[in-house]
Amino acid sequence: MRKDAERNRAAVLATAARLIAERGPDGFSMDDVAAAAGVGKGTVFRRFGDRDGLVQAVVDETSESWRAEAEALLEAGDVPPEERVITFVATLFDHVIAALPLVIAFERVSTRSIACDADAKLTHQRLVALISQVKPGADAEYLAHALIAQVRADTLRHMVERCGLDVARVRAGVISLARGVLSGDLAPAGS
Amino acid sequence: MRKDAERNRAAVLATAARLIAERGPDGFSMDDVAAAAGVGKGTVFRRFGDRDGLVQAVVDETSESWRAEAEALLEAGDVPPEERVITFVATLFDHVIAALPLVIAFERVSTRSIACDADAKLTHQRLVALISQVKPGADAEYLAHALIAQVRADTLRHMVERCGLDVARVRAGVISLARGVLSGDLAPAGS
DNA sequence: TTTCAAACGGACCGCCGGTCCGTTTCCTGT
DNA sequence: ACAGGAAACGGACCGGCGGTCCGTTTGAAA
Repeated sequence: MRKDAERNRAAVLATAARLIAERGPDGFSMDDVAAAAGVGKGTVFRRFGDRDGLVQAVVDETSESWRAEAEALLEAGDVPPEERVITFVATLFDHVIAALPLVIAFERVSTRSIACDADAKLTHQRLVALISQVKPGADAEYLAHALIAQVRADTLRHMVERCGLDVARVRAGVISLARGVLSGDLAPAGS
Repeated sequence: MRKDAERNRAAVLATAARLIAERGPDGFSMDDVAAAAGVGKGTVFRRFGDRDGLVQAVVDETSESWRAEAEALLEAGDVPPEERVITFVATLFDHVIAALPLVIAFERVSTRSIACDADAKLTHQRLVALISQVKPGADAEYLAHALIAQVRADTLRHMVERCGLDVARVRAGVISLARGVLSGDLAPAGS
């Protein structure tokens, strides 16, 4: 990769991250990003394909670090299986809260596009593995979806910003619910 | 309200509903709707304000009927408190599944706009009331959010269309999880 | 029938995502 | 050191869309 290309790539990514953080999930246009990064519009599209690609790239930069953090917490010490699930979910929660506007922007593009992004799939698979170690008989695949749904960025924003729930309260609720899911019986559910 | 105005209103609503159902949550433009309804663009905007207003109006038409249905199920017979929650959630699930593209379109606009729409608030309040009758000590306000998050349209679509889970399986999961939430202890949750 | 407020409709505007292509910049081979 | 060419650049340009405006039409009340 050519030197100027790399420099521009970094500049665009940094600028996009900043604009999203400052002005919200849809408070930026591609022209904005290009101009603020001191780069031509064509350069942005050449590198990232389209708007969704840019958002995806910004997310990729941060998601790798959070994933490493989660994995470190999981490996460190001999955490019992149930606590591993809790740790994973709690870490995910913190990560989403820390980057709310970015994650909201990301959810919008990933929901819209056909391709299921690799990131979400990884998270889901990891959680499935963790859950099935605690409740071998349960529908781990569904439960993982259910827990992830709890920490969707727009859901969290809705609770916190619109309904005024405190972040700590929501966090406690999420963790409590995760515990309930893991410890409760698995009723086959009629009607 | 003038006769022609009423006729046009109905035509636009029906056309919008059809287009959303046929072409997905963002497969229509305001020009499309106006043309397909045999009406001028200005007429659509005059009546519904903007794109979001149109979607909201389409939703309002159907949400009233589902709400009535849910209320009927709740009143009919002497359903025990816990089953009332299950019934409510299950009915909501069925409603969302039945109108997936419409509800997805709606979630996008309602998430974006500042005003928390009356509809979602109503649903939430009703669920809070039902839950607090079953678990007086729990954080019913949060739990209601958590259960509603389970039946968010884009989450359901993600599970069903992208991850290939059967609708019946997801429905069973949702109900099972709701039961778990209601019957489980309310751990105060550390970490 | 007159009258006028209300509704209509489509031309028009500005913005935005995405493309195109002439120009510039960096690397490589000699 | 230099020449050549591939790769990157950048901004003019395009089509579509949400939303507005205003001259025209329509329906109902007096």
